[in-house]
Amino acid sequence: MGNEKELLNVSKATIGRLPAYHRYLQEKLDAGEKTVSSTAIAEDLRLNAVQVRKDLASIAREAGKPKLGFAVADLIADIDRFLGYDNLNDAVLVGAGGLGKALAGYGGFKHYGLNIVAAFDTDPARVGTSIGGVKVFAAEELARLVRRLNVLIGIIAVPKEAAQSAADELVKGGVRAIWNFAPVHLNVPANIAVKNEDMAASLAILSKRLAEILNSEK
Amino acid sequence: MGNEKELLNVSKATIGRLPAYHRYLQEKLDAGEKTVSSTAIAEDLRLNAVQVRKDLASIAREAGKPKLGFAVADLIADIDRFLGYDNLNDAVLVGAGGLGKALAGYGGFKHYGLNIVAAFDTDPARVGTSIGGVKVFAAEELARLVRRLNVLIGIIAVPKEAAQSAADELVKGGVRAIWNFAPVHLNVPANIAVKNEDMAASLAILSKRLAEILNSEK
DNA sequence: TAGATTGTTAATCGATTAACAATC
DNA sequence: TAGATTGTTAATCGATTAACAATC
Repeated sequence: MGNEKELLNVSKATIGRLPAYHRYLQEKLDAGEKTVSSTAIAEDLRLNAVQVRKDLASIAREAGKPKLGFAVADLIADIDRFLGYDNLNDAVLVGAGGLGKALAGYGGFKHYGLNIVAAFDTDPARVGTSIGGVKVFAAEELARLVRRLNVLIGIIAVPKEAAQSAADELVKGGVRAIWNFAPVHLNVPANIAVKNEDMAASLAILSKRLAEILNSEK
Repeated sequence: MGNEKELLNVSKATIGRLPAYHRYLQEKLDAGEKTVSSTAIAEDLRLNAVQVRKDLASIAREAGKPKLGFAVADLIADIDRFLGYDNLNDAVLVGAGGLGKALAGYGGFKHYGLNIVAAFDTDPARVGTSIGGVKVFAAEELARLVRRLNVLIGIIAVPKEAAQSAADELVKGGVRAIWNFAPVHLNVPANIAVKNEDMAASLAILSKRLAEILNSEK
């Protein structure tokens, strides 16, 4: 019965761009700007203006105004709401080595709705310590603790040899989404979401673009 | 005049999948398997078999053999060659904090053709130290040293406030490709390749998939 | 031979971009 | 009013998938 717009049918490509819009809009807000046009966003972010309008239309409650553009603060609130930045999801971190420390230490995740509540490691020397304010527990406790805390998201930051068993433990504990930083393909049940942070893939794409650029200059 | 197949027209999507094939094939090779079928790869990696065949066809020198499949070792060599894994590209790392340390410490980049030759930081306490075998230099030396070493790739792992100036210095030094781990949009000249490692975008996509899964179970 | 597996052509799908009328 | 900017419809582009004949 509300005037809530349905927020389905937002394409995956659009979802991937929303965080960039969010950062951009926050900058504009900080700079004191009240409205911003899709053409300006497109130019600054090197996107197509129609694409920006479509992306924003798919999540904005208020339409943009001809001549004025979009209300910055409203858009930020809309993206917050759509991406769930305004309510925290608990997550656990598996692996308290270099990458794990960097992830736990990066305070920014809270702004993105992610709250790391515990870390796990097999190394006894790390168990009991704290990284970025997160306590490190023994790997054996993983499944039990995850279940007790009712955590649905697991972050894997262990060496590749240990990644599959980390995934298995997370699944055993009841996690439903895995953010995988290890360079291996994980085998998990079909009803578990996996997002691979494939650095090698990123690097491959960057290298090819570099090669193209150098080549075009001959 | 050679029988070299042209390796152009390999789609971006395909390039992004090649590292995953590479890892998969390496596993199979280690397990002593000589050939592998596209159907097996597709099943294990949760891809479509036709897609796998097209991807492999675009970079393989030898076609697959009906009934047998593809020669594992040959495919690995083909991907090595195509992605440049067999010759190292030098890169510099800007930022020797948590993330920078994790990146420098991750030895795996060499396998992906990336050789980090120097790191830079503004913090005097970090200058002169070594992270992951890479020496940390003062930020003021960045442009000069990058130019002298003729480095074409820069990795940005600094806090977001410092990312734009890091990019400016890299460009000044002659870098032509930037791998950006800071959550900000960088403004660089058009002839510079930028690849943003947008964690927030990954997280957004994972969160939405999680929401879908939970929703589908109602 | 029979059947597993290939490569290719055509159909489908999803995302991007172009064109343009509507409007503040 | 004139013009900047919007939202929408149609065209294009690129990637994925289905269908199927070729082949070892």
